[in-house]
Amino acid sequence: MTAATPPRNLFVTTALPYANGKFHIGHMMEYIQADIWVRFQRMRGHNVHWVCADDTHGAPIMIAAEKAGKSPQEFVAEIAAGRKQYLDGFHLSVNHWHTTDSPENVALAQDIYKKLKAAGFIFSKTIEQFYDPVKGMFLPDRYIKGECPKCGAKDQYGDSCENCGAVYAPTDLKNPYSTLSGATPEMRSSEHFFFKLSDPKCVEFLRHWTTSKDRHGVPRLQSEIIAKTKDWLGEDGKMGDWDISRDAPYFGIPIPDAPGKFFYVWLDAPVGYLAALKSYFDLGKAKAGGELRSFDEFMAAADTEQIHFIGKDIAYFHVLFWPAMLKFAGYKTPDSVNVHGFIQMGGEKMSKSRGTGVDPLKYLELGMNPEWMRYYIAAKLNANVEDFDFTAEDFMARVNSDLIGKFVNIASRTAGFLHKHFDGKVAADESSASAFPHTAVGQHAEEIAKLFEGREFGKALRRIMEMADVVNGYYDVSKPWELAKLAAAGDSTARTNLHAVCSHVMESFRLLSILLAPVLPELSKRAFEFLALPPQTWADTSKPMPAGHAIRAYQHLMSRVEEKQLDALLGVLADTPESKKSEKSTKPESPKNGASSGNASGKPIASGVQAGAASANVSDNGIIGIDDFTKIDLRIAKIVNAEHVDGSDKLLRLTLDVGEVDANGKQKLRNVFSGIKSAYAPESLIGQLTVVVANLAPRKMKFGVSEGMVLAASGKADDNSTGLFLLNPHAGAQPGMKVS
RNA sequence: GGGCCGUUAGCUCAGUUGGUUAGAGCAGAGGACUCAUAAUCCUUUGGUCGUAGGUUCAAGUCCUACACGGCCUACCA
Repeated sequence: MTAATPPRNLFVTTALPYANGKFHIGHMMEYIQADIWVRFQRMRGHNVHWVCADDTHGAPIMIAAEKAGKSPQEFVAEIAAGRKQYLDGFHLSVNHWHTTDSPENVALAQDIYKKLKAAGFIFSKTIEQFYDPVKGMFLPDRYIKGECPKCGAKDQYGDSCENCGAVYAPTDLKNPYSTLSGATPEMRSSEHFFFKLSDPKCVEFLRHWTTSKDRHGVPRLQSEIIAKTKDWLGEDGKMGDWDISRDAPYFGIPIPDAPGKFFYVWLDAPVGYLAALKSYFDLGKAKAGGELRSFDEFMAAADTEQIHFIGKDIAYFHVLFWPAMLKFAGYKTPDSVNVHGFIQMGGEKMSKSRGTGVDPLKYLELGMNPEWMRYYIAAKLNANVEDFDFTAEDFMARVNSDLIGKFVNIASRTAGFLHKHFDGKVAADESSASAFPHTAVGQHAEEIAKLFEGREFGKALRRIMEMADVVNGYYDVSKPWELAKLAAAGDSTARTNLHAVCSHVMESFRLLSILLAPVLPELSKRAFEFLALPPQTWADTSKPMPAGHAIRAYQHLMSRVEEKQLDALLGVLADTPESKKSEKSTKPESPKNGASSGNASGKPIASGVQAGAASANVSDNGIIGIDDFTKIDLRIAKIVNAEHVDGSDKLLRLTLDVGEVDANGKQKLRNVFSGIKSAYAPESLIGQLTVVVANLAPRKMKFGVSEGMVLAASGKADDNSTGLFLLNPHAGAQPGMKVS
């Protein structure tokens, strides 16, 4: 508040959503978080310029557009046209929505690149990549499929096999094909441009930037993110350089003086923040809002604060690449980056492909109140990088009991008396305000402000609802309904008291409406209309309503959430476990995205399979039943080959005969890695028998897939200093025999 | 494997630099009231604070293991 404090000039952004699909609840939660913060700042008298844009470039969009029979420009334009209903629907007060496929973005991205190049941060290198001869383009790995080199499973992606878990490079695939054309890709080399993130100057800058504080003395990054950056930047030489170019055809921004080369989408995407702001200025929207400076002047001003809201999946780009790009191109670096977690459903990641989730458009179409969602999300948010659960029961309980039962009820139960007995006017005589509540509420305004400022929305709402409890309690002990009866019988003292009580309560309602306004803009707006007051700002928390002020007739301000609405919202989205493949498709060429969905970083479920199941039945004392033991398939294995693994200090590659045959009756051997190099020379093992865990989930390792585990004894776990001894069955055992 | 984060009443969560009988909201139980869209108010049930140790006069709060969940990372199978 504080009239003494000069207004801040805030340039606020939310992550640019990738323009290949509709918004989901994860987007909305980020926008709601930012919107609450932005509205709060505006209520405090600060100048806020919140911009966002569609992130339009990259291979996925180019390909999706082609599939849809459209040009990329047409494709993203259609996506863009669908944004407004979400933004308006959830009362998001973004000042300007732009696109990265814009002249501003081209100019800014190229300018940043040129300056980086001039400063010596760009170099080029020739790399080899798969090329689709039919489509005439280089293929990102995600568009290459083939047969697993280990198990022969068909239609596997180029990084790992969903069937056996093998890990390999796209070049290892048998019979690789382009998912775009079906053609067999060929290796071709091409020159790529790199941003030299490994430059000591860059690493040094980032180490400082990530750990320093903003102008208000607040760390510019949250502690969780700082810890991450320490990991990323911790060791010298750990930062890899960043490949920022792609070859034509590519839907993107051309690299200056490099025909046929385009910026990788992740380079121009964050530049889109600046492009959106520039467009906002150039269109006169900033001026209409009272900002008379030009874009360049605004960005050059020392007091301009640049604040980003993003999800945790794209922190890497925003706290490393982005500030480094800006810094060494001579641009202003961000003041802070606010990172949030994801919304989950019952502890699971929200995933449209998995059939869980709340579709925001459907929410609106069902006629559900957007402010319910705003309130619920706000109540769950804090300043940490934490995920939270969305549950229908919780949603309904919070909204109904807090908003209707507590808050709206205050106005609803009081208005009647004021109109019936006092022509809708609040008491003229403030001095009769003997006991409490509005002063109590007003005194907390600064405390609430601090919580909003620090994005501790959940705490803020908890405090506000405590106040609402106090007001309702005051109302109850004051018993205005009894005073009203006495007043009607001619008791003038009772009448005065009734007026005072109702006036205080109504004043409290006004104050609560102000405190809730960042979260509930429409409800507060209607509350102020009901109170016949102009839109209130934070400063109005320290000024009471005018004495004798007349309010309007009460009209119900908000209805309750009904169970059937939630059923309708969630019901159709039945849980379909068919998720692995589509989950995969959300794993982009790189951590692309926008407002961080919650599934953008989703891993294929297969890779984590081995962890859970077995331990489920282990009782508290560590004793297992025979059933647990028989789950483990131990077999005699013959080591038919053993060899050193190139580049490994500990591993030997064993080829085992476990008595298995394939469909054609041919002997099938297993590949198992074992960390026994320190104790055995490979040639000494060949021909030996040992015991292998045959049904252990295949494990992908750097050197390939291990399809089992040989058993060995050692002094302690992880300590081979006392020797390592491979199990060896007595003579007579045959490969494939079960050990039990 | 390493690292980081989380694990507190049925549910969602608070618990400051370790300090009196661990809190709130919702749900449950009992009562009150009737102004309000059965909303509100009072009282109340319920937790060995993930497990096991340790440090301390004192630990949800510090330390060490372990379990479970999540994320990052990886020559563990």
